[in-house]
Amino acid sequence: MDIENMETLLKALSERTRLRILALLTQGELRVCDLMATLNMPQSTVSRHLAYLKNAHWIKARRKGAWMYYHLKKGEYPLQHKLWDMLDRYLHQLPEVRRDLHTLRSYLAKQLPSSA
Amino acid sequence: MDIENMETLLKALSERTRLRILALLTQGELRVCDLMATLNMPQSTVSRHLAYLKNAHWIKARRKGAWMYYHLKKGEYPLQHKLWDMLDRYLHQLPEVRRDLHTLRSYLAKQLPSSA
DNA sequence: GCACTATATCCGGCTAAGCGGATTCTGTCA
DNA sequence: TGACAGAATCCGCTTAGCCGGATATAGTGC
Repeated sequence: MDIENMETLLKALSERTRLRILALLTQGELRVCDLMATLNMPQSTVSRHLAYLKNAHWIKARRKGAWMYYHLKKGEYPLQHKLWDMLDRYLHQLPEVRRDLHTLRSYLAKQLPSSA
Repeated sequence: MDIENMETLLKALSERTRLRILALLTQGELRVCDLMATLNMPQSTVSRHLAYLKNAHWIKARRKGAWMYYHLKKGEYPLQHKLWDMLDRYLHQLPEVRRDLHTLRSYLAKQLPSSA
């Protein structure tokens, strides 16, 4: 771990859309289209931020058919774990994040019947 | 505290020179010229980063004659305290930061005799 | 007031990074 | 194979942010 790694980790956290995405991913793995629906943002924007988070080692992707599922990645560095705790604890207190989580839940509720 | 405040706090931490400055300020209050000497950077660069950190509520300034002394500011938000702990714990493990602290100490040692 | 020091701010130039529509690529299913 | 869906990447555009020399401002001491 050097200062460059630390900078990379923190730069990824320094943008509000990425913070919102990370907060949503605490609920479990999600597809790009789930995030588009929840954040109400175009596909290119969502994919771009996901790529940024992936390059910064915050998330991982897994392909399932035509979908890509993204999920949080437990990092190698203790620092990353610490930052992670911080995120998990404080992000959920933010009103914007609470709203997003609510939106996600009702979106998922509408999705499930068809896949159940 | 909303997502904008959080973004502001984190953006300030997302640049390596600012991380180095914060690490140096854990040693106590420092003047712009002290930081210039330690970081070996031009005055405008150092002042600019200090202004950025001040606007993001990470540090405060106090004037003493012709000098400005900068020091860390304990923030209002619990999140900021948490981030602070993280910084204080992990920043000092980075080789670049250790080097800076060493440079600062020998610089201060040379300064003290004249002011003692 | 005048020189001098310390710091803040301005400036021009450059790069990073954000945006979202358009295009490309990958996989599905018939 | 062809039509389609999901996602990645490209593109042109715009803004934020970094840099460091130059200039402006604030305080010191004579």
